[in-house]
Amino acid sequence: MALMQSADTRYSKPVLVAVNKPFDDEDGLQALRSHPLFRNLRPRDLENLIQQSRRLRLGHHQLLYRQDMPAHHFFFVISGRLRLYRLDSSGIDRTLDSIAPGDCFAEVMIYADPPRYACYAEALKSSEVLMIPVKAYRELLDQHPEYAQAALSHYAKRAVTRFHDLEIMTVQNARDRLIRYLIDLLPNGTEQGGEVELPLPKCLVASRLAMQPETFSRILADLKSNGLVRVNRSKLFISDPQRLIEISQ
Amino acid sequence: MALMQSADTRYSKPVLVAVNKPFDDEDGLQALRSHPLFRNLRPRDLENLIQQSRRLRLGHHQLLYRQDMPAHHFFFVISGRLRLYRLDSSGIDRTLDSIAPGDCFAEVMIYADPPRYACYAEALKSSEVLMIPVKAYRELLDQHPEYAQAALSHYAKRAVTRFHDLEIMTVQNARDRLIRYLIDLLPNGTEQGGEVELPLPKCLVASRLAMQPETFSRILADLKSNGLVRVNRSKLFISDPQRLIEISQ
DNA sequence: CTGAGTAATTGACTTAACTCAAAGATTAGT
DNA sequence: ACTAATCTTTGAGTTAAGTCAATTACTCAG
Repeated sequence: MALMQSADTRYSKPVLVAVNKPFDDEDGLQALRSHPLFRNLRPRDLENLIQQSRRLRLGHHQLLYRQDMPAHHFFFVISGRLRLYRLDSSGIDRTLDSIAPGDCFAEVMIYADPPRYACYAEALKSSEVLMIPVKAYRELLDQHPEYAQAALSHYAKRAVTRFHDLEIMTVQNARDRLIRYLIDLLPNGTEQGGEVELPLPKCLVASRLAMQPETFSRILADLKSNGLVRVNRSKLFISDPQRLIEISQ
Repeated sequence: MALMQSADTRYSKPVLVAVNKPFDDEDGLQALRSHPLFRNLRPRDLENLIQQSRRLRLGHHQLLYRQDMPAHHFFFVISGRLRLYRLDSSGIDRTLDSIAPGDCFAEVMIYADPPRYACYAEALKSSEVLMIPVKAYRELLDQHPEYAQAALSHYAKRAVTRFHDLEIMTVQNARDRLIRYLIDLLPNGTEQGGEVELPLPKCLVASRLAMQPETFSRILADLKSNGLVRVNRSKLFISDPQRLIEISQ
């Protein structure tokens, strides 16, 4: 399994010391300004925080941090896409989350004690992230306690999401897990249909849902043959979510 | 399946309107005072918060709140034990967490938007909880922003735990999921052995781990016959966690 | 202490999902 | 555009886990 070696063999560059280019442009920082963790900051404070941060470019499959590494930074995705995963003792790679541009990750490290990354993070394609010192954000919160509310409600939202993810995983059969996962990806809720883009390659969605890639492929083929989804590469079109839900019983 | 009817048939009492007795004794509030969310509060503030709270007694299997109900309170467990679960469209009951005395739950509702419970909560045996108005705690944080740090680090811890729970569920086979679950219950880490008490009846641990009770029972019997665990009711003795971990590959 | 009701175990059987293998399709990098 | 690598699909055979059913063991209220 190719994934097994990913963390240790495939990446020669030292982790977290990727080249940073001077911080002269504003691309991608518009999204930062509207992120819940940052949008309430006074411009001065935000600028100061950005000054203390570094922009990192990550290549395809490049590792950003390792599980259990001391965590001095959290991250904001400017472009590309990343994935969070863990490796167990037998080297099996288990995908836990994928992160899109405009999202933060490892932000929980701001208040984690001890601050150690709970998983590996790697770029799924060439990506840019803003690497924000945990200390800097924390000092900002200490100086301006009124900023805490944004952080609290962000953390609350994160906790609810994780809880929901956990719920999907207590679904006992692979087909229903996949259906639940797809329904959750639907942008406009379960009433209308819509197009869904898988945030990960299919083999990693399979890993995320605790099934084999072959099983994933077969289930999708089956849903397709029943007219429940229309598949185009990593884009799925779901015309009737309600019917999908009924199927998953 | 008896569980299927639990939320709708078995409980006749209206939810969240259980009798509250006058708040004259201090039993169980010692634990409250040392909980991360409360231990930093000035005595006056804590007293005030408690004044606005109610103590609820819950009977065996009594429902405390329902999934999707507007959430005006969060809870601290004084005695007994509760369980959080969800019901899906087909009525299947899926256990997501169990809560012991000294723990808080639904505290994420303080900053959730909209504040709606993400699951059902019921007492597993007769229990007492403190029902704290979300509004009261929130006002406290607004008045004393310095309290926010405790809340943030509590939320961070919660998020890490949920992430870890999710990780267990991405383990693909039932045996390894159970082993991982047991290891995590071990109080003294994975080096030394120890006794573990299942926080839920076995059939609910099975539900939490996305397997059938029969499967749970068979796996445990197998571990037992291999001398890996010693079972006594809901207490398990694990002499050599290291060996258990090796087995789970 | 006792009995009703629930929970746990065990057996026999069935099915869903995994494994291995090989062929196609897609993607990334030159 | 081309090639190499990786991902995806499909098939065939095997195994893990689910289902159904029956028995035994607990638990708790009276």
